[in-house]
Amino acid sequence: MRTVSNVVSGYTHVSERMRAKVQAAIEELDYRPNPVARTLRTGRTGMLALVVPEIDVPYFSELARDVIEAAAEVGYRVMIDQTGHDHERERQLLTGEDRTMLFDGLLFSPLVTKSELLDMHGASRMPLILLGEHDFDGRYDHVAIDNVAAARDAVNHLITTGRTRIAAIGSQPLEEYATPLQRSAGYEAALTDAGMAVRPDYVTTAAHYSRTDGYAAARALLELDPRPDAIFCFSDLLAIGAMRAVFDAGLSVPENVAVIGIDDVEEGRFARPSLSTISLDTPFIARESVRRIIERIEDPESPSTEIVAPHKLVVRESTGGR
Amino acid sequence: MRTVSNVVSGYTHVSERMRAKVQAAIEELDYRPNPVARTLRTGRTGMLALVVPEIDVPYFSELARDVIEAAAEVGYRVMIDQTGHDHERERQLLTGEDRTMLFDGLLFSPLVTKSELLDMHGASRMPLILLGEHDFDGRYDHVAIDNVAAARDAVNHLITTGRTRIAAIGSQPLEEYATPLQRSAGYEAALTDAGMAVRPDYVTTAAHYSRTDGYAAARALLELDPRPDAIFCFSDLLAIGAMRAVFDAGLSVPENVAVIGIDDVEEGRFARPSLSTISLDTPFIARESVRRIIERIEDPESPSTEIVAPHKLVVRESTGGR
DNA sequence: TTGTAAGCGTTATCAC
DNA sequence: GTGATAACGCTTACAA
Repeated sequence: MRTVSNVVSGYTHVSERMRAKVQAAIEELDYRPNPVARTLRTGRTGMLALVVPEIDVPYFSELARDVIEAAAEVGYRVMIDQTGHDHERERQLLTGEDRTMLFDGLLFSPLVTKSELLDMHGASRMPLILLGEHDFDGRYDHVAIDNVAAARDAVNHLITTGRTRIAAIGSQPLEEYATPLQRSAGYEAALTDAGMAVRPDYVTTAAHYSRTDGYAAARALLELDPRPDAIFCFSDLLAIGAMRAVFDAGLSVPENVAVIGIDDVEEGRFARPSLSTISLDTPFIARESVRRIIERIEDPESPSTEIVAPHKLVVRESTGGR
Repeated sequence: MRTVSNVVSGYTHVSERMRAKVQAAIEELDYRPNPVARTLRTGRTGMLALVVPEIDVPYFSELARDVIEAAAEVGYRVMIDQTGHDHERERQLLTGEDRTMLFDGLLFSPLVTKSELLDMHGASRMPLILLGEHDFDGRYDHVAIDNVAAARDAVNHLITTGRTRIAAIGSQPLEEYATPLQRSAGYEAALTDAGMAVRPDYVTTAAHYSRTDGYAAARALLELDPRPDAIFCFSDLLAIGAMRAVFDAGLSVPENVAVIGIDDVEEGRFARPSLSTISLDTPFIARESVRRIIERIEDPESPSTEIVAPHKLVVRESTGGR
């Protein structure tokens, strides 16, 4: 009945008497609208999906917090999926092959993205925003970070504070992913600009941007001769692991080795020593990506845009900034 | 058409010729089944909701990771919502009042639960599992932790290692929540059993179980006379903050003050010093709660059960276990 | 202002 | 084995 729907939706002109009558019936029958039926009819689920590699990586959980908040403000809820490092899972999501895609749009934040993966999205009409990458080819909306500049800023800081043997942790074993490539490029550019040589043995790989990988990579770096006097890590988590490795090797941060990361997760602020880092504006990323995906949901034909989130150097104890 | 549905679902007896024909048509038209329509018909969304106070608290993000994994193994996806400290949001979820409840069951992991809140669930038929609480009254399924025993084990460890002035951080300003009450009880029981007095000024509150709250509470504790020689924190995050406060006060962990937490998040393993803690078996909690909610979805009338997840003491550097 | 009926895209029932 | 047809529970033209 038309009127019932109106009452439920709190909509237009309904007589007081009728409204009361309907309300009574609702109470009486303990009626609850079925959201699925409503969705089928309206075509909107009111849900967004946020896809990250690992939700327990602080950068992603902090991003998720901000995305959930930003989405709530405009009446959306967020479904979170983690792909692990499973490309098959990413593929299913991108192609829309999954049988439970009950959401209106997809915020895709791959730690690692092969561009082939994106080609798969083609057929699917699901609105898609890419987060964190900076490889804008005009096909998809991006909310990006200037990874090259971020890495360069980090390394420049190390150079400015007098470090001369600067190593890096985080290049990817497989050379096909955008973020690590860009951060590597920024690292090399900073060294080159300062007239310093890029030593291949100073550049180590890390498959998972985890504390454990940072620890292992740093241990290896500390064996080198000459020993690095600074380590630029592609993520804060790597840096946390690297700092622990320095201590376990009987050395000190920042006296013997300076350490800097990227992300600015809260953990780094409480670490000992506190971690210098490149702060990425996650609230900005969250807010803009939610705003953008809703625009796209409402107008699927709107042209792709790229939004670059700001970043800034945060100097703390781990680079000697006491 | 019956046959098409069969083909799509990979179901029963369909002739090869027909199957091929349908497949061709699917390709041709780039047909994609609509998950919402399917859901309306079958009554199953294939989604679970995990509700936590704050997804960026490592304990919850690690739990979320495990829940997503456990759910994926049985063909479910997970929607995550964070309630912040917003009781209104919790109420909407519990009463089923929200307009976007596109999931089959609810895993509710409140940091703080008022029992009144649960009464609200009554009318809703949504399958519900409570996580982390241990206040089993037979109305709802629980996957719980023995909070009293966990707290007691932590404090006993401090006593065993010779600490005599043991403070606590984490009791709740409002005295209505189960977890902090139980942990407080365990703390007091351990002291009393050891013939030690419970000093009210050694018991400090923390509203949010965050690093910041731990830091602030510890700073206050360190001003006391006599100064505590150990701090039992109701969560690892509080402990991380507390350790930092000890250092900033010019003191040392564990020499001057031992610190122990509860949760066993990865951050504690890499902290300096590494954090002693009570390890909660999150994979167990995740697995059992997913198993249980699916049971309940399939048989709404099945009687409520309580599952208690194991915990164990993990001794690391922060309590002098070098 | 209120009632009727169509239709969203599936799956399930039931003849053939 | 295969093809109509109803039904899931809602929203929304359209008619009254």
